[in-house]
Amino acid sequence: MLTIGTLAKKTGTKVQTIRYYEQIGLLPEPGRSSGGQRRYGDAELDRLSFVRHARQLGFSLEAIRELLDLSDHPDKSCAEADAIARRQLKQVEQRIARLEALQTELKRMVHECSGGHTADCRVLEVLRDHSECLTNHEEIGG
Amino acid sequence: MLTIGTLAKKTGTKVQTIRYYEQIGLLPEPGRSSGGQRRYGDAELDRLSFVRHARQLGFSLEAIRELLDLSDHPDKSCAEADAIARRQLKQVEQRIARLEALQTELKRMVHECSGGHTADCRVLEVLRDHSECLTNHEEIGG
DNA sequence: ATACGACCTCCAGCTACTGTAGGTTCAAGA
DNA sequence: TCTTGAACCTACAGTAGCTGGAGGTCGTAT
Ligand SMILES: [Zn+2]
Ligand SMILES: [Zn+2]
Ligand SMILES: [Zn+2]
Ligand SMILES: [Zn+2]
Repeated sequence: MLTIGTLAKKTGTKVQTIRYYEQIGLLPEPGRSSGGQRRYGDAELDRLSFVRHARQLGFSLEAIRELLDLSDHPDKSCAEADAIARRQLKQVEQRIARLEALQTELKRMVHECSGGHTADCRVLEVLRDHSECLTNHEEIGG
Repeated sequence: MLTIGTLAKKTGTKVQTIRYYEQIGLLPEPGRSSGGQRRYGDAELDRLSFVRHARQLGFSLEAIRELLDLSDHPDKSCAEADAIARRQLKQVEQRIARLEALQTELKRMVHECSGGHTADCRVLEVLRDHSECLTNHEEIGG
C-alpha cells in the first residue's frame, strides 16, 4: 500500500495533482487508512502512470478519460482509441505548422534589427504592421 | 470615434476581450459617450492592433505589456525589445522540438495498430508502457 | 413613441493544474 | 509512552487568456 506522497514520487506527479484527478473522477476514490489518509495499490499506480504518460504525449484529460474507459473494456473495438490518437497526431501536426510559421517571422524580425532606438526597432515595426510579415497567422493562442 | 463593436470588427477581436484588456491595464480607459458607452480613436485602434498582432505571433500579455511600453518610448534602446523577441523565438523553437518528438511517437503508435480489440491495441499498449517509446518526453503540457 | 441591436457591469466558467491556510495523522526516536 | 516533525487532510484561491451569460441601459431608425 502506497501513501499519496509515494505514489506521487513514483509517477512524477504532484500530490495535489493526484487529488485533483480524483476530484474530477479520472482516478477512482482510493481506500483510506484508519485515520483517513489515502492508500493506493498497484492498480492505481498503473492507472496514474497511464494518465501521466498520455499527458506527456499531449492528450487532453477528456481524451484520457475516454482512453482509460476503452482500456477498461478489453473486448471493445480499438477503432475509437485509434481515432483519438489520430486526432491528437493531427493536432500536433497543425501546431507544428503554425509554430514553424511563427518561427520564420520571429527569426526575420530578430535578424533584421540592428539595434538602436526603439523608434527604429525592426521588431516593433513588424508588430505594428502585419503587412511586413510574409505569412498569415490568423488564429491566436498556442 | 469608434464604438467597441466597430473596433472589435476592425481588429478581429471579441468585444469582451477588449474590455478584458482594458481591465488588466493593457489598453487605457477610453473616453465615453454621454450615456457611458466606450468611444475609441485611432490611437486605440493602433494599440489594439499591435496587441493582437503580437498575440498572433505568440507573445504573452506580459511580454506585450513590455513591448508596448518600449514602443511608447522611442528614445530608449531597443535591446530589450530584441531580447523579448529572441526569448519568444527560443520558446517557439523548443515547442517545435517537443512537438516533433510527440509527432514521432504518435505516428508510430497509430501506424503500428492494426485494429481489433482494445486488449491488443497498440495505442493503449504504448500509453501503458513508456518503455515502448523511442523518445523521452518528461515535461507535460503544450 | 417604440423597437431592437448594441452597449453596460458583474460574475462564472474553461484547462490543467498549483499554492496556501489551518488543522490532523503517522512513524520514528527518546 | 510521549513527543516531534514530516506528511497528510479539506477547502479555497489563483494562474493565462479569454469566453459566455444574466439582467439591465443606450442609441438610433422608423
Ligand atoms: Zn530592435
Ligand atoms: Zn504578421
Ligand atoms: Zn488500436
Ligand atoms: Zn513514452
